[in-house]
Amino acid sequence: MHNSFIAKLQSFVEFSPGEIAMLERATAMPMRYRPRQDIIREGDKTGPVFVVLEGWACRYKILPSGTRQITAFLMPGDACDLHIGMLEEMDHSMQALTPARVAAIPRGTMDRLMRDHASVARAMYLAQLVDEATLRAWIVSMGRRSSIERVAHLLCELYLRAHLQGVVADELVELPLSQIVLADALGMTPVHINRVLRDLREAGALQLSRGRIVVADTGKLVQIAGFDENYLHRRINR
Amino acid sequence: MHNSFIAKLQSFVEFSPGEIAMLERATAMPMRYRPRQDIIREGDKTGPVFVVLEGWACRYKILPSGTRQITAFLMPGDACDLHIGMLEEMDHSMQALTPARVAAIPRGTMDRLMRDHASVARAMYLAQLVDEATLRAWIVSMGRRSSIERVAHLLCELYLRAHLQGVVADELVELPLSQIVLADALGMTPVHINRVLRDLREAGALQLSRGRIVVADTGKLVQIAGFDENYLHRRINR
DNA sequence: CGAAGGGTTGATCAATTTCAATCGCGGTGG
DNA sequence: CCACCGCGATTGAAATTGATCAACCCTTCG
Repeated sequence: MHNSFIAKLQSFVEFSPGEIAMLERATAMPMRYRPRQDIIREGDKTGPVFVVLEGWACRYKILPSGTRQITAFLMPGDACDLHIGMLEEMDHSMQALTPARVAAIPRGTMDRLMRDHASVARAMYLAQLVDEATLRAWIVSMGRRSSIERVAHLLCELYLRAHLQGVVADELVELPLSQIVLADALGMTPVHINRVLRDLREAGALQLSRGRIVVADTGKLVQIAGFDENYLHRRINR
Repeated sequence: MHNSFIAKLQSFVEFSPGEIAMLERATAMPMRYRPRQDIIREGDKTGPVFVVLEGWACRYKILPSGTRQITAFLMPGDACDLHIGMLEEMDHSMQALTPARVAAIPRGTMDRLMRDHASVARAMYLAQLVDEATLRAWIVSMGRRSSIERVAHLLCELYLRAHLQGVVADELVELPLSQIVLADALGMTPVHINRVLRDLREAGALQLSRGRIVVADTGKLVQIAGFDENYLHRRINR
């Protein structure tokens, strides 16, 4: 069985067969989630480190007004905060976007893995650095890009991440995003997202179907977004 | 001499006198920076961990169009990414906003400190969790809050952080923010920031002077922003 | 068949940006 | 001491972006 978590970490470091076996054991019993099902909610006690093995998920926060803001997408291989267990409770929620399998690695197991295996610790820290760079890139997008640039930039990011993590074997890159999810991620209304997507479709940059977006012309998207891929697969020291 | 970095970490954990001495030695020779002077630039080779001891600084990114987006404010005690040294080069810049003193802790020194002293490591990880929560809160603000709510929310955040870090001994809380810096942080134009600040001043929430904002009525700001302070001083496990 | 959850479209409204001037403090050099 | 300069602050008017409101459609699924 392919393990997307181990595959992702191995793009950062080399593991020994023993380490791979331990990581496999730690992610051996994932839970299944349906689309729109919460994995953990704001205010819940923190516990294990969650790792998405299959499917997509997101982090989000609900405002008093009832509107939602998505702050991150997680695809196979991605994990929630490493040290989240140091805090008493969650300050945001996580939810599945597609049918998903998510492993819950107990805090003690994760601590032990990282303490005894420097390569595991190093890989986790690198993953976290990329996650933080991604948060910063989102802030830049929301602050200084027009709506069409924002949409294009997010699609570039997700397309590239999907590629880097080997989620997509072939050329076809289908992102499982409804227009409503896109609106919640980009701080726009579904109506306006719809019109921006129409423009992008008419420009030949993508194809649309219910609940999915197919990236058709990455060059065009990159150009519209002013996308600089550097922050996602940054060169590593030593 | 008061060391704001040690003071901040001590709000998370207890240190032994020996640990305090080591941290003091590590931050003993800070560099001075003038307002608008860069501490490190996007593209520079990564090196030491920077710690702001006095004054304010920010992280920012310049877009191809020349506009700037600030992604974080650093006040005395705050540090840049712990593991940044694992990457070859910076993906964003840092710059002083006021006259500042910034210590550069060599990567090896920091690694040793954290490996040999679990309490230092724990404090640094907690600080990083709060930083990440702050990034998420910014995304929520930029995505789903109106301009006056955004401004009020940021001022609440900075006011509370200044208090938590003991930057402000007395009631007076003067934030060293020009309207241009505020605009770059919130993704708005200086013109619009100016009008929003006028409204807030007329509501009695704050006072303005060139390059500074004095918070006058926190209750009013909190109410306008819908501010939930939980993410900044979250309860810690164990 | 009915209901739910997207998606699509048009018309109108409101929030922000853009453009263009002007003001004024504070530091600098003559 | 005074004139000048640079940067930030302020104001008004016009232009633009994106939100809001209101239907309506379509597909899926029980």
